[in-house]
Amino acid sequence: MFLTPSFLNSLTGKNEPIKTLEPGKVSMYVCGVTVYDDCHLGHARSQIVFDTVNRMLLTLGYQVRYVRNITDIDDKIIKKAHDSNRTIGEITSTYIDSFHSDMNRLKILPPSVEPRATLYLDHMIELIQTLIDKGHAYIKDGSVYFRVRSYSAYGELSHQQIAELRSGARVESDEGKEDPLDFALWKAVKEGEPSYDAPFGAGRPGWHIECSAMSLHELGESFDIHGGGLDLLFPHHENERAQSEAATGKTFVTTWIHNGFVTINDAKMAKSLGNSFRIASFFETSPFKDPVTAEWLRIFFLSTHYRSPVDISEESLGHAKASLDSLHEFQIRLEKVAKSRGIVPGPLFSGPSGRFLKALSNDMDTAVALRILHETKTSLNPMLDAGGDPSESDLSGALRLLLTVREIFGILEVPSEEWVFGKGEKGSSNMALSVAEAEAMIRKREEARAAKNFQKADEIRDRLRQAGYELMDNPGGLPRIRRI
RNA sequence: GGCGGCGUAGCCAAGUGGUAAGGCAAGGGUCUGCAAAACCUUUAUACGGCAGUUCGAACCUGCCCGCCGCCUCCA
Repeated sequence: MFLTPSFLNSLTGKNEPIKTLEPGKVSMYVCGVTVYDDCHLGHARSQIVFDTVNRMLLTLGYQVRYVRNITDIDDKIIKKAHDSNRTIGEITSTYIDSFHSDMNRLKILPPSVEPRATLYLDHMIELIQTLIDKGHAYIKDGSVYFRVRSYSAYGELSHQQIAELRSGARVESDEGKEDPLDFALWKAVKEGEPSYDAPFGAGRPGWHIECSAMSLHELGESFDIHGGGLDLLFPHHENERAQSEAATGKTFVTTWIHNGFVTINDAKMAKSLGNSFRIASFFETSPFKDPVTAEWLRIFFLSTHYRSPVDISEESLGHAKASLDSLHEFQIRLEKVAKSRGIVPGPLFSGPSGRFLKALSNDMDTAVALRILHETKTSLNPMLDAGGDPSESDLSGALRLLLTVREIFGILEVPSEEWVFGKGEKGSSNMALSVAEAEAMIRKREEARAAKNFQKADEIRDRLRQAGYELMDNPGGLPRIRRI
């Protein structure tokens, strides 16, 4: 590989080239979901961001071991089961299916492994026992708590001072912890709740410990990258790091990466605010006249740097769509010319593809990467017009760029002819006219045009436009129809 | 109160000390019977404000203003 990517490491606050434990290999753990509800657009962004990291590393030539967990034991799951009179198993299997369906819709590449918390209870118990043995945890009324002050680096990751956290911490007198900051590794069994046997008493795992158990087991005591949403930085990742390093005595993770939030019309998206969009419903009942697609959502999220907040609005999504449409139009033009001249894609690491990868290697600067795509489009489009004469290296460079973009961004994969002219991923539901009907009308319009009856021709075109089809006159034959 | 982030054209958004990318929208033009698409062209003496460092700052430092997030479950 010719490029070493760098990332803004939350731990150090600096943009650093990744230092992998093994040359050419990357081990990465990303927090997946707790399966108590359908995923919303915040999950979509996070998964698209880390899918893009994964895809970039693969394209750069790294061998990636990508672990994305599923947390299937948790207070919220128990509550949901109780409230809806279903078993925990029913709840978790429902939402695991829903999660997978969403990931497929978003064209997220599957991780190398997808561990489920309930299958790692032995590892959690073992880890907790180690922490007790080493004096980093204590038992209180059947629960086990992590002793935060026994781990001197606590607060380092989220850049919090223990003293400040302590003053801000809510006093939870009823829990009887030594320190308000101490957090539960194991919660003592309660009536009507699931529990598991452990040497320190029956109960169930606290939040955080499952991720340590799964990551340490799947990736080893130290690994390269740990990612997730910014909201996980504290306390989840801080606690995860503390308990892992306290147990192993080794550096847990080298590079921590966190993505920013999704807001809707400038308000934080939260279930409590009633403004969270489920991924599934966003796809199914699009707020637009066009169905939402994976490519559309991906380019939308990738238009903003992964750490910046991104606001979803009809306008911002519309911009992304227009940008993607123009890229598909370019792809049609480029591939036509390249095919007729027998041009093949150029090398990965030079030309626009090389510049694209270089931009991504700098803390995943997807906005600059997208600029390179558009600049390539803008510089080549004039030459792709009839009479133009683009050079072979321009064409092969652009072809390679498109391949690289498809691989890493997961856009421009739907054949552009289908994208632009109304089939494929865009679907043809809720259209007033079928494609066949529209084509019949186009032929009538052509007859009218041939007879110089432009009034009638324009009338037909207006009717088609109202039905959602736009005509693009084609010098060589029948006009083509484009979904608008 | 503590910690962190952000503030760049009508909107979105890059920029990590060397003289403001890109997208969307808008105006003008080429092409077209007219459109659409494509192409050409126009649109920030300017980067929240005030100081400072520097030959030089949107980028560094300080202060101020405004917005947001985290500190409690959360991608």
